[in-house]
Amino acid sequence: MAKVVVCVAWPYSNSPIHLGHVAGSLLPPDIFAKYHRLKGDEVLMVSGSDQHGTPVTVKAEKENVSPEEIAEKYHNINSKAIKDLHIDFSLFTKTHTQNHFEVVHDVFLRLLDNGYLYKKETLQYHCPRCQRFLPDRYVEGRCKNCGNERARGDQCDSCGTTFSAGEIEAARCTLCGSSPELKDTEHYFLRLSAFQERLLDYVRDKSYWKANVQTFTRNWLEAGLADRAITRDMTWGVNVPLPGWEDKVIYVWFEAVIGYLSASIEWAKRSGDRDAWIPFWTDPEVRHYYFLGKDNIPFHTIIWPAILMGYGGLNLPYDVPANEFLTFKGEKFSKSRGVGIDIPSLLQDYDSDIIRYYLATEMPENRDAEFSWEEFEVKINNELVATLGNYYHRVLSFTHRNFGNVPEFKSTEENRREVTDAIRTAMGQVDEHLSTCQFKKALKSVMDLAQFGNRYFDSVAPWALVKNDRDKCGSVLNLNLEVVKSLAVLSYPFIPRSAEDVWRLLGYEASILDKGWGWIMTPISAGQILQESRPLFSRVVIGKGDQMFSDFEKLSLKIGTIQSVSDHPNADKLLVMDVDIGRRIRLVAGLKGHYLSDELIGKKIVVVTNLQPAKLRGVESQGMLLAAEHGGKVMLLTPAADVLAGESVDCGMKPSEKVLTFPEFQKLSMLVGRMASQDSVDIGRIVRSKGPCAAAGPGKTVAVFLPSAEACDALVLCTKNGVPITVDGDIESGAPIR
RNA sequence: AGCGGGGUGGGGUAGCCAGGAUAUCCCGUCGGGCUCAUAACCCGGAGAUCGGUCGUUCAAAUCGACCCCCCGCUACCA
Repeated sequence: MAKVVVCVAWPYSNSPIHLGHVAGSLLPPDIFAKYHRLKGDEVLMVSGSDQHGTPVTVKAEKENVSPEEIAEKYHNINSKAIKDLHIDFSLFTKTHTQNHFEVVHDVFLRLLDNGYLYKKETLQYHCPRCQRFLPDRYVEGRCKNCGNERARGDQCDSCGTTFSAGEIEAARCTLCGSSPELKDTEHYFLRLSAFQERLLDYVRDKSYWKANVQTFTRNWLEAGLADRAITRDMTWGVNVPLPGWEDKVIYVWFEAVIGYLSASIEWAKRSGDRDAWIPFWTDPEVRHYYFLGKDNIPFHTIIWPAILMGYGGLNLPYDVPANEFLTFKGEKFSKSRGVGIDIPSLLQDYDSDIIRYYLATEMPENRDAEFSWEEFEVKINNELVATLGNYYHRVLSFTHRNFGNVPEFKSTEENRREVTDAIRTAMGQVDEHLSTCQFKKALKSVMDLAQFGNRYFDSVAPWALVKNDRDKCGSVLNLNLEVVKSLAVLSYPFIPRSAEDVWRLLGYEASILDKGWGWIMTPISAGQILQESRPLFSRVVIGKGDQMFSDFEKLSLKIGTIQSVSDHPNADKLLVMDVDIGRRIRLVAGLKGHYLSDELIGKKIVVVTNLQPAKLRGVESQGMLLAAEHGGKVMLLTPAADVLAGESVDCGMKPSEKVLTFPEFQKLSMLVGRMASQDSVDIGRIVRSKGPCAAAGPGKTVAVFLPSAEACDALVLCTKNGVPITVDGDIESGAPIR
């Protein structure tokens, strides 16, 4: 019996976990841990909520509650979601505990004693209005190198220049907008440079790491390691255990990774044996696996190993099987940007096994993977329900109805071999793939066995045998039950709920874990009473917004009147204008060179009002005006008749006020069309015209919405009162609008 | 434009790092079988010169060079 340590990246405690977390860092370790438990290994699997850091305090201020309340709220929500997904940690704790503080202090002081920490004075931005020191990501300013207005405090994303504090020009606090001042402050630094050689040594024999992890780590090491500050001027976090440092805390990146150790220690205390963690962390034979997303790689392959080396005597990570990202509609799941599907609400609609199965088949093991509801529906209904669920159900219900218990096997060993060979093969494949963290392949091998089962069941046709050869029928059912039993064990790491259910239907009383991996090949006892079968999974039906132009409702378009125009202070092509859309908003648009300021004032235009505001070279644009573009010409869209500012351009539909991100907006296609007849429009090709203004009059130029590139119906844009939208000049049919 | 990830039968994918003989699986499609089972299961067919060109090699989806296209992040795209 071996010991295994499974460490899981700590989800940040300022929002609910989403599908990206589960597919990327939570589900793989759980599958891995369940597999090891089945094999009888002793697994220590720990993680928790990362509760400290500036984002928590900022969110707390916004909601006008204490940081503790935010940190606790999401810790509770996420702990429950993890439990409901049947992800079984030895301990899922949090960083705001006395135990964690003590362990962090111990590590800090030990590193200090060993000479790996040192004090250094630095300059740091301090915001007088917010009364706090500002982390680099909360400072923006002009890059002295390329002039980019939105350079961050430590780096310009535009040209890549890095700065030390004070080097960016016209700095401002991104929280309140005021100008921060520079103050002297003293911090502890981790002497990362001292570990360069030892880390290179450590990485040298890790040829079994995933390619992306190896590449990333080597690149970091080759670039040379810089010492990093490990304290911050803040109050929310783990205090520095030294006199005179009361107004500083230990930086989250240093403190949170220590959670793996502190959680192990806390687990031991709770288990009643305070020292139970020690063999897991000091016996060099015990392998430590760290599961995380690709953005977390250097912290676990460089910084955490360096801390462990500096502390001494503890095991280093054995493998770090980092995953890529799960994307949704082409974008990365991200809680800060609101892209994503959170687990607590998903669990209200779907069984945990269904979520686990889908995510296990779409795991971003080697490349980004895309989540889609259509794919979800297809995979669940055609694979999980139709292949595995149906096989379970047809075997169990047929046997239960005709025999009531496990029938005796009375046939020849040769007949048995066909089935046991298939089981043995599947077992070998699953074993090999799971032990090397290839989860998608392992699941495929499980499903192959289910398919074998269906094929076998068909080939022996028990429904025919039952009528004239009851002994033979019993024998083949016995073998089918062997396959069902094996499937229950083999699928348990992936879909534990249904596996346990099948186990009970088979008449076992103890759980699968009590029996373990060995029971795959242990024959099922004849005479064992079967429970009455019921389907193990239900089909899912995803509601589809199948109205042809439903995507148009994502857009909130309004008529606006341009009231004033000025040049953008920092851009050649951009104009800044104030526009009345019933209220007054500011737009930034690249119209310079196409329109003169004087022509624009008073003009009626069409504005997207629910677009996420964005800063364009330092000036915020609160919407976007629509214009047609072709061959270097840019023409504004405008109503065909005079319309009041603020009137909705909705074609009689109900537009959503939900904020639209720019990428989402870009997926929507609008074009210039010329009316070809009463019910058709030329957009470079002829399509049917639809909507209240479908018959705008032959020859008229109109703006149309096209639901997809190949669509043969186009929606003619018009206002609530039926005034069509046209173009402010002559432009090619089919010209794109943006 | 910079950085990153891709282009494999109608759609979605595996294989690519460690080159090898009929290129995987799911859906769809066509035909057949079965009727125990959640319109589920099983068998068979059609359909891809693996983005393009050139090269390395006895042998390239797989290695190298150049080009084209798509997506994401970033950006004087709004």
